[in-house]
Amino acid sequence: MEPLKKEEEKALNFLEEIIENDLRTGKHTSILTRFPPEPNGYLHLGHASSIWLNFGLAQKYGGKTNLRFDDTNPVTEDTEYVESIKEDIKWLGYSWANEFYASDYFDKIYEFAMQLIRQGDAYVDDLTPDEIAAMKGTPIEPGSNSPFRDRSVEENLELFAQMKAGKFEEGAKILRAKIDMASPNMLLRDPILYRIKFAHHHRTGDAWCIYPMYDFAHGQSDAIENITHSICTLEFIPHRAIYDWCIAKLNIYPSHQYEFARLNVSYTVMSKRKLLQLVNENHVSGWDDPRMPTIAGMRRRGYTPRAIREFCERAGIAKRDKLNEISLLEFCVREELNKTSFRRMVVFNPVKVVITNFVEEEVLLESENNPEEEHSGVRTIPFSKELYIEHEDFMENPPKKFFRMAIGQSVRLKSAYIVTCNGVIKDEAGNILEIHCTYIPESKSGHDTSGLKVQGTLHWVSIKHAIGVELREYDRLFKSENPALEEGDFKEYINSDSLNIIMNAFAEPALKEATESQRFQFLRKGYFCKDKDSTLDHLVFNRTVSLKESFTKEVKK
RNA sequence: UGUCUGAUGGUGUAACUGGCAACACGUCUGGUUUUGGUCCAGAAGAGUCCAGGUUCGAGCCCUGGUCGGACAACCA
Repeated sequence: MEPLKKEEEKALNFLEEIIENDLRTGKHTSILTRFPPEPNGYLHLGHASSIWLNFGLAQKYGGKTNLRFDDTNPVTEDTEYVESIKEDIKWLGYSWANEFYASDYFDKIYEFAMQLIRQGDAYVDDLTPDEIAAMKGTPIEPGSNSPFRDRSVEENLELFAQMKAGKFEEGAKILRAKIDMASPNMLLRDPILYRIKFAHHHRTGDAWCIYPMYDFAHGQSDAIENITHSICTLEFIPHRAIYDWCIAKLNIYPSHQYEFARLNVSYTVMSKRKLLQLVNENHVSGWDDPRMPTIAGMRRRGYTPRAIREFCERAGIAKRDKLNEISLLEFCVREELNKTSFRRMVVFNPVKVVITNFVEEEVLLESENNPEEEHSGVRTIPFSKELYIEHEDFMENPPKKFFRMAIGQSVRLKSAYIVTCNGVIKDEAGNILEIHCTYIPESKSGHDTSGLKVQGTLHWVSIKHAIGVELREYDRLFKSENPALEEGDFKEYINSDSLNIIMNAFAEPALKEATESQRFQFLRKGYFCKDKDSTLDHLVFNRTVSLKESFTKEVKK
């Protein structure tokens, strides 16, 4: 019997098709991609998508990927960001073939500029920024030529050298490509190639006072490295014309630019500028605030590299603007954490239960670390006369399908016994002080000879053994599905309830040994990880994501 | 009013390049369950932006529209 289909019959995305075609036709014998972040902010989920694409494509086709910092604007860039970016890429599970910087090529790019001048393809312009803007025309009206457009090659060479030598003030002169002021593509209306900036560069220091623009650095950098497939986002489509123009005029390695739609996720924002605002204006605690869609934030929140990669994979690649649902991301992280995380019991909002017929001091029970993983072992949980259960797990007047604790009803305490609720004790105000239950000794977990069947199973902790922990529950950062598209300031749509802190929850003692790299499922609650704010006697846990909850939906009906 | 670009269930991707629109998430049923989780089984949900055309046959090709996005930073 032949298999009907190859196991790996997954459809190719458009970039994979291009690459396979290039490989098949011999246009390329191997591929080289690059990931080109500007070191002016922290990486976010959108970058993760680009990283997954660039590194993943190279991996799939036996190629390599360079990490290249696009550091052509010294005023916004900083070494702090270089380090965080490298850390994030490594954490996501990728390694680069070479670590390069656009600033490594400043000498070469300067040479390229002189070559264009010599060819009559570039000129020094004295116009002010306002004048240049005014003469640029509009998308539907052609621009007009600068009066300095026809300077001689010699004069341009001399002026450009003086620009480099620091003879002119910022803004006094720029180098422009001589293309076409009437081009329907506004980017081709004599784009600026070099500008004067007396700024300290994080790598080249004060060696330069002129810096190339993106359009005069990116394609050249790609060409210098022999990048075969230069993948960027949709907004660079009109730039491809300059990219190709430079490569043709300079007669350098013909790298090719391909564009894909950036990743957007519902209920958050994905631009460095906006994220920077959230940080600077203290709407969040920092770049690594667990509510942030930054890699650092997601890492702190408990997301795993694998889950993020899986999300990128499932979100896919296309050329149309899109908004992915956050629920897909949540699915990906639950899928992994369900299989890998240890189970622990934590009572978030306690109510006291007294087992009236329990006479022993304590009993040590065993419970599996992870029912999804056979060899994950067990841990010990102490059981005693006085316990905490979740307040919401008890109701005096329960609705019909309430499979939890209620007077006269029996439930299983997870990994322990079946108990029957007999009554409650309240204070004058009507608050519940204690819930009284009796347990059935024969119903001990794993050795149940009682023959009883109960519908519900509750998590619990023994009061005298429990440890107090702080819990931080996160919700979506924005109330709007797509804050960037809303009217007015995106910050008007911030969800003021995105952080819920529970200062004193009660955890089973095994959680004392938790490490920051571990992930836990707090039974019936969600996935959590230990936060770096934890101290020896004060443990803090972040909720990565809740468990799927169908009962609350039921109640709302 | 220009150039570029895109349009397939609620969302995101497919459709062997012209052959009954598929997969995943989400939603809803039912079953199993010592987590109302997981797992298992199933269902609903688009006739592919519109109008013509070519064809035995069009989501794929042609023509004309409509709608969305990008472009007028000495940012990337």
